[in-house]
Amino acid sequence: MDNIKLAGLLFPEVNETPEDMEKRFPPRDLKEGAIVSRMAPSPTGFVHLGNLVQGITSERLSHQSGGVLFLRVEDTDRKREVKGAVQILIDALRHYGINFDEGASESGDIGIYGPYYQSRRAEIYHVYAKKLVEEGKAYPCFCTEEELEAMRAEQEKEGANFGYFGKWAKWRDRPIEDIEEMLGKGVPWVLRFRSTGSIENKFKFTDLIKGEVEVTENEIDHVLLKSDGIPTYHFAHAVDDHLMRTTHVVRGDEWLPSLPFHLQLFRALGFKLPKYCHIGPLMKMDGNSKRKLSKRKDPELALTYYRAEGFPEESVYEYILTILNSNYEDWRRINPDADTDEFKFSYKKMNPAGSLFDAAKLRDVSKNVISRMTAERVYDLAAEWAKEYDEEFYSLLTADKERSVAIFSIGRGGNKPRKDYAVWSELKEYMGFFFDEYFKVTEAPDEKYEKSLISHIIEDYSQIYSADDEQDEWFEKIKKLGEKYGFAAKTKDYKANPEAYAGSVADVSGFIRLAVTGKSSSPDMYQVMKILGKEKVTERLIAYAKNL
RNA sequence: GGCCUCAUGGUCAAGCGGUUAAGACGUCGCCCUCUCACGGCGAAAACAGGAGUUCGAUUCUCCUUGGGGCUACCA
Repeated sequence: MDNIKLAGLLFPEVNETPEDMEKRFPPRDLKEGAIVSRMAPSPTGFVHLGNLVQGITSERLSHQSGGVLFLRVEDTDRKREVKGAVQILIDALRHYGINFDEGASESGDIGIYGPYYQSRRAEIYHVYAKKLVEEGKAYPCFCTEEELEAMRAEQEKEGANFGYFGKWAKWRDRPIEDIEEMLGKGVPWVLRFRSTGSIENKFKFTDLIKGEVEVTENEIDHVLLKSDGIPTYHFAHAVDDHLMRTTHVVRGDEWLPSLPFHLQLFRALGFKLPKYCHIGPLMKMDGNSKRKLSKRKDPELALTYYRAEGFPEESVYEYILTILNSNYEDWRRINPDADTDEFKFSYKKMNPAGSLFDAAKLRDVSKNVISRMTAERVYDLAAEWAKEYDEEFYSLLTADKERSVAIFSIGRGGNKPRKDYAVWSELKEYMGFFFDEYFKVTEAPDEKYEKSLISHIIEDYSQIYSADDEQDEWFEKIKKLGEKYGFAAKTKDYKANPEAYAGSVADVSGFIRLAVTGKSSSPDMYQVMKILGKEKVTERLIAYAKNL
């Protein structure tokens, strides 16, 4: 077989060489140990947790080492492409603090290693494709889809391994005349890799996360170039990550099975191998079994879900960090106010197995994250969320910023900050009573007390409440009021001797709380009433007493 | 079917040949307390099973079982 001739037949337009490519994309000038990593998503417009997990890992690894993070768009599957997807992705990741130094961007490509869209790199791939053909390492295949399906059916019937290899590889050793004939007729073809591997051979490979893995050589003649001349993921991965000088490939472990093929490709192309970090998948509980989170079945996989729920980006970021590096939580406890970037992220702390996504844990992380924020920041973020997802609440919230900030300040700061809400969408339930539009008495008072008694107490209280009281004074009044009706001023006294009292001061406060907030639980009543103001408090007390 | 991979409480996980097998979330109880939230204290809860190696295995090896993934001209 005249490989040089074949290569010329297949790629008449290619006149550059791999050497030219090496010159065009020189090695990066970076300090020792700097990691060059990338995100290489398909532009489907769907940004999910997996992207974020991979993105955070790549971002931390590269930026922490003084390296480079770039964005390469893997748009080799035209069927899946969605318009505007790249912008959606960049925006989404930016919210989570992932910024690219290089690659595809809203203002075009940044950096000298582009183009960063695979669909625009055809001529680069073809240089290497031609080289492989010249060296007898690749060949054209004219099989139709139907032929391939028939092959697969036959293999299943025979109990053979699946795939295009060995005797099944019809075009692997065809004479050049046959190929010329097909080419002359304009029959579409794909370029296949001529594998020399055997599944009899196993070898060991070290992945940075998985550790040492034993894999089997690849024996399948995988497709390198599709019939439209665009490469498959595998071929593009080898060429791009070599020419873009990637040092660390971070990706999901669903790629592990194709690793042998990738290693084979790098060797055939004469490329130096990057380091690999294969991340375990995010799973979820489905009935009694675990499974990988799926795009179609699980809305919580989409980043937009967390946005709509009102999780602060920091919360999701921190939660993922706790999954990725198990020592992150300990670090956070010791450094409650430090910037997450100060945490020393390491691939060594990453778990090789997939982990179950734990919504309860996310909530806990989020409550802590929010409790560390200032009231102003809570206000800003909550307003931002409400503006998009709850307009009515938004207008109420922003009508009096100072008042809203005061509400968010209740129980904030100090050693034991309140942790009432994990997401902005819970805010309305938590603080809705501050607004007449949402205020409603939803709970009935304890049945052991006569309604007339409660009514009297509330009425009395409406007479004595003063917004000018200090907290001590305020509480003294409630105690005194209670005592007048036979309630113990100290809950302890009541508990020690329940027969002697009508109830305790806690019950009295409970009546007031119900009247003022409509609920049996609320943040500190002294603060609440202060924010509501004397007029509103009195109005609610009187209305409550009247309607009982 | 073939190949790969993973295996400590319900979940996330420390551990890397000798430990009373951490911690966090969740659950439950008690305390604090004007309710709630916070916080404090405490409880229940785990090395999948079987062979080896070793004086000694959660830890190393193998097998079984179970989970997950891949097996496209998708990534």
